Amino acid sequence: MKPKITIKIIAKELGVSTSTVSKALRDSHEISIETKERIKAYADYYNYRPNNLALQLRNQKTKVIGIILPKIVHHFFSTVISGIEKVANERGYNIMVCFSNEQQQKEIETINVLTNGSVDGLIVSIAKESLRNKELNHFYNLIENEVPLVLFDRVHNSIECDSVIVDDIGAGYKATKHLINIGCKNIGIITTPEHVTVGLDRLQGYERAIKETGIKIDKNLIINVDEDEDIYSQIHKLFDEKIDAVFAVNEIYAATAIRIAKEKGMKIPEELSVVGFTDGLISKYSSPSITTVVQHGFTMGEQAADLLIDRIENDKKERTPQTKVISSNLKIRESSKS
Amino acid sequence: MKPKITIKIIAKELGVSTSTVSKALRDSHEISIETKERIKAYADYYNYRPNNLALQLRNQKTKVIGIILPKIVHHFFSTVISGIEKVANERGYNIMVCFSNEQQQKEIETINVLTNGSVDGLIVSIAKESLRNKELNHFYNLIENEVPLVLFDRVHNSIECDSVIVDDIGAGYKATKHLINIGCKNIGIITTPEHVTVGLDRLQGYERAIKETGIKIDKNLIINVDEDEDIYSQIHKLFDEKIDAVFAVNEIYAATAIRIAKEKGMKIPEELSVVGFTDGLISKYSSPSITTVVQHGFTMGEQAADLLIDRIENDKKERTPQTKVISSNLKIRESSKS
DNA sequence: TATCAACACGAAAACGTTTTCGTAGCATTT
DNA sequence: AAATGCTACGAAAACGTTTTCGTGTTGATA
Repeated sequence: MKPKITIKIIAKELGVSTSTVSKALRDSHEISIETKERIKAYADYYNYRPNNLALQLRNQKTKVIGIILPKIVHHFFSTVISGIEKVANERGYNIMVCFSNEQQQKEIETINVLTNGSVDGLIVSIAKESLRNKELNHFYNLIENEVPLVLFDRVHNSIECDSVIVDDIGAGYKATKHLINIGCKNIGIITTPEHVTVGLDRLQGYERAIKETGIKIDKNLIINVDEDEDIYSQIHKLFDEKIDAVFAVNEIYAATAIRIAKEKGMKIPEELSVVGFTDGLISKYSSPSITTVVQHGFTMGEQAADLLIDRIENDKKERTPQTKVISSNLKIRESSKS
Repeated sequence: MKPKITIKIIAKELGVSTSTVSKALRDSHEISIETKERIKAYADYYNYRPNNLALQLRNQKTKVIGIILPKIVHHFFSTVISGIEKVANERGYNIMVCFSNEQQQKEIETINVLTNGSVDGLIVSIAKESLRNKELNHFYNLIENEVPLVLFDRVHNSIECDSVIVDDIGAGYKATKHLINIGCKNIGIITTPEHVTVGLDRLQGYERAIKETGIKIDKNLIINVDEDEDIYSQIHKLFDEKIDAVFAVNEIYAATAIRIAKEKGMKIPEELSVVGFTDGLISKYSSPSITTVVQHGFTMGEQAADLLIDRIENDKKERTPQTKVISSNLKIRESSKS
């Protein structure tokens, strides 16, 4: 990399002080018109641009927000990034993206690196391992040190910070209600293990909707998928039961259920209705296309970024932590009869 | 954000100089054992971590690599990021991700911001608009200023830098050849407009494979999809022709073709074989699952990161620009009979 | 006793900015 | 003629590090 031109160099070349150059470039009234012209012309000619690092050190702010995600190859997370980036950009910030790969250790290290001056604040979705272990000290430390922090989607209420979440209970309720409304009686649910709160919440919504109909919850219709094992065979078990509908808490489970149903010769949606979660490409382009709870990842990203930047820029007045609940809605497609 | 503890503070509190503290923490032999112990204990207790910005300014390097992509909500690009991040991380770098949104102006601005000290080098996939306008001065400037740069996927040979590309011609050939081998005679191709080089290359591979069989290219079997128009109806026209196979240059075109075939009552793969491109979730989870050219985005990311970091760290010895061609391979699934 | 080396530490510069304060020179007012 | 004000600029500190060079003290050696 070629050395870039600096204020110092300009100052030396033009026989003035760095203060004069700095002021001239910022169009200070303290500097005479002629001197300003001379300096600006020189700076322009050599395409001077102030060095970010120096500014950041001087101003004690980086105008960068750090994002830590469990993974990125995932429609929802990349959508959220997109939303964050949009707002960040509009408000003059850049983003630095890191991944925990669902591992607690990497989450801790990443937080450490980023908070040593590289960023002004963090937006995080917590790694599964941290949630499972309930080892959240690294987050408590952030709060302790008053690092601006926004959690989204995977949150924990023991961490006192702004957060953006989906109304997962409501979403589970809506999805199940839709199935009930179109006449389904035996609705299976494919969800996550219990320590993943989003899965748990969606299950709660499901149970509420079922109970409202007066039917008792049938434990056999609830599948908790362990992602370390084979997904296909776990979901397959659900088809041993008599079911006419499936609510899956993500796209992949929904697609897998559809595959199994087809293999069993069940017609969709005539014999089996399916509702998924996350409006990704699978739901849209598979055939039949899948009715799905749309999660508004982009909006979540936008809101998270706004919360964070507000927090960063209003360091003075302590605002109590705020939680934004993004309500989701159902996009009805071919996989659930209407 | 609480003020963090600095070397200065430690020095003042312990009544020594900053040099002593710095040396002690780096375990210099110049400092007596007792003093070192004392300083380390203090630093440890207050959880001292050196400030990144200061280090970056001092060392004149950031250990950050900038990534500029046309968009992120796209399986291929997020996979590439993942690969870059892996290598970057292993080699002690962080990544700063920005998007051009396919717009030349934003590409230029982003490059400007990032190269003013924020990053040690750039990995870029060029925005469509820049390619279409052939306005690449911002890249020539980077080369001029010897900014370490690696282009991937969307490249241009007038820019003299390292690059990582897919062997699109070979991939198109392989895909078509596979269809020929399983007995297909009338193979349609759904590709992009001609200014998108990847689509053009894949078409070339297709044509080569067809010509090898002695069959003449039938222009009616070539669909150039204009993304500004309705994709479905454009692809639908292909089905007016007599076809027994389709090669689509991306997942979405492939899924759309399958949908149309199903609507027309064609059995897959018995009456129509389909091959897609990009091994994303759609191909894997739709039913039938789609035979596809896997693009190895992760590998591309890894290679790009390695090239860039090599370039950054060997600033001395000028290496001539290198191009890595990542060969793709076919993953055969249900949509093409075997 | 004078010389020298080793030890243990500090001062200062450097990275590139911005900003506060000081001041020399000149013009205006009383 | 003295006091005041303005213009136009420079010096220096600050942000947090690292590193080079210098130096005072001690102990050993000649």
